[in-house]
Amino acid sequence: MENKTSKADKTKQFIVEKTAPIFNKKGYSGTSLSDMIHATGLTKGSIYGNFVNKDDVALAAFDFNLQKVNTVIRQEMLSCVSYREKLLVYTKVYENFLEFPFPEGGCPVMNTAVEADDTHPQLRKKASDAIVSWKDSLSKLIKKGIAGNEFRQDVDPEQVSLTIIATIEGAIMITKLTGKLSYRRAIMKSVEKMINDLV
Amino acid sequence: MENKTSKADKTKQFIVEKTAPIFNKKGYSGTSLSDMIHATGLTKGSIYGNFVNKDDVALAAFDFNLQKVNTVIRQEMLSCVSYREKLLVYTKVYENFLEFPFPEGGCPVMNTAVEADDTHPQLRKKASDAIVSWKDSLSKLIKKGIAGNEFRQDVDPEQVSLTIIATIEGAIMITKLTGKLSYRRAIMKSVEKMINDLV
DNA sequence: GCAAAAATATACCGATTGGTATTATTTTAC
DNA sequence: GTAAAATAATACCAATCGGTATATTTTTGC
Repeated sequence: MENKTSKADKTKQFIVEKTAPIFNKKGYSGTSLSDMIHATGLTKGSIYGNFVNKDDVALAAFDFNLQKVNTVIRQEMLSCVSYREKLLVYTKVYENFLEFPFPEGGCPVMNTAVEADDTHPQLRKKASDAIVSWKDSLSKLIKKGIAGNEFRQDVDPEQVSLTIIATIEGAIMITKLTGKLSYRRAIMKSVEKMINDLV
Repeated sequence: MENKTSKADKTKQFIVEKTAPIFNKKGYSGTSLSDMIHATGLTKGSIYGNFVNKDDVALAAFDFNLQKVNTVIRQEMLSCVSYREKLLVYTKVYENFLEFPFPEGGCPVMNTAVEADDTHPQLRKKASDAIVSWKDSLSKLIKKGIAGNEFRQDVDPEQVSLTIIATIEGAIMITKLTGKLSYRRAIMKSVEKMINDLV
């Protein structure tokens, strides 16, 4: 009874699924309404019957892409016992994201961040919240690792979390740009070393 | 005689100077011809008399923004004696870029990379070349530092260079996105530690 | 200072943009 | 099964997009 998946709800979901990869690749201003029509096979009237405007779809698409990443991360962490292993999940997922159900076009947070920081407050807010949430999540893991004597007592959880995220995001950018997988390998090795040095 | 700065050359330069910050903030597809007209105070005819199309201006604008960054870096390195100090110039400049003549809108390489990697081969090529060039430049410094016994013999110049660049670019992204200067501070501290650990 | 040439401005172009009002078609509730 | 309500498709809109052809102004060489 609670489960009222109406036709419109399904269409809405369908539109998001189909347009999310486009927004992630071409960006907000690079994605046109006709792109969305082409990707969904629907018409303008149908799309605008389910969303108030392009912004509305873009924001939903970001949520969809972000959730896809977070689901993979969460899933992979389940099988980890030590906090060191849990931290390494980030590097593992981002290094081999092709093997996971990862959003087409790379990391949605970075893609959105770079386009929206100067232009789109709503999207920027979403990306910003995602980064802070990642940072807090990593930070919490590190704190637990310290409390459980797995990590050194002098480790700064906030600093390490932010550095890991920054380095991984930088690695993605460089690798997608240059196409050099060896670059990613090299950078990820550094991140792994950073994490291993916490013990 | 060689110095033939014709009127057109100056106008061309003028157009690039005025539009470069816009391209760096709003991106290629986010910047419209009318944006360019507004920024320069010129007319469409004048712009298209000096450039063949929007692409042409965008590519020149990227070169301009990149040169601005490289000039600052080169300038700051002049006063450094040790290779450790030279490496720290990158962190110094990127951490306090507001105090330098830095392109409006942040790092042009990252901005261009993220937008163009899936959409604009020419811009992508330029950004990619810039990254490789930075990597080579850092690598060379590290190699000299190793040869001169300033850095440890077991340091991997390529890996360290790439990691420094990735982390700094990540830091810029995170800081621009969240507005938290303390985040940048924390990450840059990690980069500095990385560099100091080379000795 | 005066033509010729170069550079800039004006006027125009078709295509596409995001968006809306209206019509036609499905779903849904009974 | 049928009528009402919800959803989707069609047709239309002004505004803007990137770009061009032409007219006007400015610079240049002599």
